[in-house]
Amino acid sequence: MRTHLCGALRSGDIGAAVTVCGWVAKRREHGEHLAFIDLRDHTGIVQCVIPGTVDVRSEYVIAVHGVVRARPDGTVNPDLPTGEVEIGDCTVTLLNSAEPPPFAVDDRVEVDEVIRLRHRYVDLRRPRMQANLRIRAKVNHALRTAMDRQGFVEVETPLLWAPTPEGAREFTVPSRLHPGSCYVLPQSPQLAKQLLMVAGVDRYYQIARCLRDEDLRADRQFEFSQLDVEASFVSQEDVFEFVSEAVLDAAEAVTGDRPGAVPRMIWAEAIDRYGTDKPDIRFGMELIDLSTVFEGTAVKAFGAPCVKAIVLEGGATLTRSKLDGLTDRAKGLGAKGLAWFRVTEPEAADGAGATGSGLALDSPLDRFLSDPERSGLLAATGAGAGDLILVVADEYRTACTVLGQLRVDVGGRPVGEGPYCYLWVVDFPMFDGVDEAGHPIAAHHPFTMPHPDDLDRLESEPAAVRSQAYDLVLNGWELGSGSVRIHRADIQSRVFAVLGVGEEEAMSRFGFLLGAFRFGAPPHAGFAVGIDRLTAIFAGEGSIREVIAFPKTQSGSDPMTGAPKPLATGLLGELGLQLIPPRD
RNA sequence: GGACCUGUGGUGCAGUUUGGAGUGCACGCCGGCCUGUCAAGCCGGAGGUCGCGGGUUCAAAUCCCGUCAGGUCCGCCA
Repeated sequence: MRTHLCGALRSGDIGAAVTVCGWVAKRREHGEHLAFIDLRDHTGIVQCVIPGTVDVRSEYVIAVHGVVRARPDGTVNPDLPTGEVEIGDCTVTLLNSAEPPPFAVDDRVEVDEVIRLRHRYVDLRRPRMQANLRIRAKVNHALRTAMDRQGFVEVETPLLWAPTPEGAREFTVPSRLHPGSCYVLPQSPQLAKQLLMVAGVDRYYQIARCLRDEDLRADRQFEFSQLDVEASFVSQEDVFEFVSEAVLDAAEAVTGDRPGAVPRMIWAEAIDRYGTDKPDIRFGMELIDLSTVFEGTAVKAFGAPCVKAIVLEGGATLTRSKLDGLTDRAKGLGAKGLAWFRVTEPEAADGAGATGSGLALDSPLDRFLSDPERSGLLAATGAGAGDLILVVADEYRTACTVLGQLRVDVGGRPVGEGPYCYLWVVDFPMFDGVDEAGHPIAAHHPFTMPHPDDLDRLESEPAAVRSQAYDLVLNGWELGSGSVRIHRADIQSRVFAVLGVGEEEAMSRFGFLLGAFRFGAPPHAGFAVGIDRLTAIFAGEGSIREVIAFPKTQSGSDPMTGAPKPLATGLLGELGLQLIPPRD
């Protein structure tokens, strides 16, 4: 039907008789003797010249036949990749007419997202969305190729799985053949891939769809895709190698540049320096410890186990209302408050306290500080005139995480801004917090192998036990996580015991897995990479919805299909279900 | 479960603080003109439940209460 793609025509094609197909992006008529049509397909736009009139409207689907020629002097369009040429003496074949689109198929207008989603097929015609879909395809292809090259076998695992109550809420699928019983959709193929290791697959991967019935966010949808990986007879080091290879390949496939080797940071250091387990190491603004500066301070607000700060260069210009907003944010994140200090030249700040360093502090708290505290604060932070110091005093963990979040809020780089800084975060704690019964809660999942050096402290000092769990981080986004798994029944029993999971409960929840492990489970380890997030970062998009063809809104609905919808009562009966009217 | 922000012709906005006739801008749409435009230009025209409901008021897009939808975030996401 066509001989060329619209966006591919160049001066090298001059003289060629071509037929191109696509949608009318723009029509410009100049009377009865001349008209222009900008024709768009997924590759771009080319100008077609019609020697007469033409009866087409925006988004009509047409085929255009003509001869490629150089544009006349002075009419070259440098904004268009095809701008040096045009298709001349065109004849137009109408393939389909179209109603005016609900919004312009144009990257230059920001259209309300609900309207975009309601007419997603129109939205996806926009060059930006076409590019995003194709970036995603490139990422998938690069990941598949890398895993295949490294000897991994792609195996598909079931979507209809058994309920294994764990962390995330699962989507439930009622069974017609077994009324009253249900399948669930897997929150990840975690158990299936471990079974494949027992099955001797040795190296498994899959681009797996995962489903979690949890609240949505810019970086979270009900359904998302993972590069899911598991390998036998491997260490954590081997996993890093496999996965690094794949994600570096993906970066190279999309950007043309291959980032350097992926550095590592131990979890405790990430918390201490960046206040998060997913540090964005594209920029500094690291957390500064002020605990010694304010040891024994008379300032009530700083009487806490930990006092930490970040410095925003040039931040002294932030308005009072902006600072109040940051204080609210800090409180919302769990801090008792937020102290701020504008660093100024002494004459600039009326009544500001002297520091002996040629600088002054402008802050409601300044008058409560002693001189040594003022100079200590400036010396420790290294702040200069015009900078802003933000201080949180609290329990260690709270002070770190609150400042870690403020660091990103106030100093964060745009999502697409290079370079691509991958980071392995290692030595996660085995447990994080305790449940109502006082049992530690697994930080990763209960099949995670404890760190060998900490194994003897599992029962005596669980909070101090590190695990062989690790995360991959890219520019402040958690891309995925994995671990070395427990393959020995004795260690698994000890972990379950610490978690407060009894023998009986373990068998009822994971019996099929534990059963399988009795038949020769190899040591194994694995990982999963979030493909939606990886693609969003490469595409420079702050929301994964922009790299998903048909995403849901934050409340989990689809403006195009109307899902979710009430089920016909007949169908309910067939499934042995009955609706309970909502309370109130 | 909670906090904040948004909702005005098809699209994007202004108008809301300080109540006074659906007033305005840009794009799009419809008709006409136009032989080198390219986000074409010129002339004319159509198009509105100011998200929805209630309240205050002589009078509500504007103030108050509620509600719905969307977004960002907290909780949640082993």
